[in-house]
Amino acid sequence: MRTMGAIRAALVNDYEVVAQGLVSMLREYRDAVRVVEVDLSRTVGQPVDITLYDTFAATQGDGEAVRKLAANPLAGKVVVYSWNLDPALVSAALANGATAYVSKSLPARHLVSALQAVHRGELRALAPADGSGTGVRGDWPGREEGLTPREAEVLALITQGLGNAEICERTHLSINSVKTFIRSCYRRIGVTNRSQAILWGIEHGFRPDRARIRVDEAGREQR
Amino acid sequence: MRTMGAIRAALVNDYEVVAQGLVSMLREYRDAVRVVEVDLSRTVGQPVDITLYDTFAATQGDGEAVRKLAANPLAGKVVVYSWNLDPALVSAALANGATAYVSKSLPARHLVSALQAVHRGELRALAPADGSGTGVRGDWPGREEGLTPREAEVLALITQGLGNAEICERTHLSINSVKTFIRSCYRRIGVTNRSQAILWGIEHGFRPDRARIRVDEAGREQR
DNA sequence: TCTGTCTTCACCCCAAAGGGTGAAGGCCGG
DNA sequence: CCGGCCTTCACCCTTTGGGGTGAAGACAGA
Repeated sequence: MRTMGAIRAALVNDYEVVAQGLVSMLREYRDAVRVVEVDLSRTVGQPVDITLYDTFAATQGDGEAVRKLAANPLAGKVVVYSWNLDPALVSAALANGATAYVSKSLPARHLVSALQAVHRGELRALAPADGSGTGVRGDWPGREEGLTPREAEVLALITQGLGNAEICERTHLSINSVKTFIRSCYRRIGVTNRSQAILWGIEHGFRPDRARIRVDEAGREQR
Repeated sequence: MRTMGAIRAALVNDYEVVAQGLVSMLREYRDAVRVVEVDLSRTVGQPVDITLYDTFAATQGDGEAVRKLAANPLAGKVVVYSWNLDPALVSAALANGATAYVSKSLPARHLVSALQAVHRGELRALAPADGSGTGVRGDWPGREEGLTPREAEVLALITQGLGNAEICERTHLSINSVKTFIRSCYRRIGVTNRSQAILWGIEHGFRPDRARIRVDEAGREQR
């Protein structure tokens, strides 16, 4: 098992909550996995074995980000680390060069073994799909409300707090297209401005922070 | 029971990030408080003196969850451990059988003394009522971040998704004053626009969000 | 094939938000 | 008493967001 030293891992472009939690979770597994870098930008600055990256449920635009990361020799194997286990997102990520796709709902030790499996080249696709009813919902946020992929994507970015200019940078759309998608999106979800859209997004499971996954086998409803 | 030994505490239904943080914070106080269980479900599995539980400001059945915990003899005293110190949430929790309500923003040693006070039966309501040594936790969310009452008020309204005009209706301020407060508020919390302010507000316990039952079929605003 | 939906973008317009400055009165503490 | 902070408001200006229209290509299904 320990024939090789600790796996060197980086976390790229994630929220501080997640960053802190990851570091803390993996601290006790430091012989197995060491988080050597936590980066708010989208690149890594030093050679690592595995780079964890969250696509944040975006459909197209992030494909490129994954591709770039995968092409970066410093980044090692790119593992998408996300709350959203939608098959379409998974395959999109893998198609774009991600080595594996791991759920953020994993507890520390499962995360560690998933990362080890990835590092050994044994795991190529999905990490343990947690059997507990929550994560799996076949559709991804917004789709059942009739949002098109693009609309959902811009809404996700809005829900991150980005302005239109930033959105059009990330998506490589023109500012006009961004506005168009935002408008049609507002009509679909029935809001009239950005603030309400953000709240809608949070209520509907965009923005992967807390309140998203609540394990309870007791048979509660839960989204 | 073990009035002499360490208080036995459990943390129920929180994310591993928080769980890790709590355990790590209390490690150095293990003579006073021992976290004997961290449970992802909503129950405890062994007798403890205090059960920490986060309502996650939440959506619906919290009241019930708290009641159930409080009714569980294994759980001991139920202490709601939350970011959100909204008075309505506090009193709801207490009405449902919680023994106390403690802020997640407490540093380790204050958390420890709060838990000790609870365990001795001295603390029945809020955690540090800002008299005891440290002023963590104020009357309203955001006070500790240096927001003035008015700033906090407008921020709360922003976090509800209101526009400036609506805010000045509710507050009986002129539109100019509203803008002034918003600007100074932005400076204080370090954001540059409304979207980020909303996210900040949500992260910091504004938006009590009570009774927001998500109705999927109706779809529209219910509020 | 034709129709509808999705995607992309452009141009125009107006309302809203963001931001600076100045100023007045109130209250508190040194 | 004075300096500092909070509160309130006004006037200014620039940027952003929201909304309407039109249009083109891509792709799906009837």
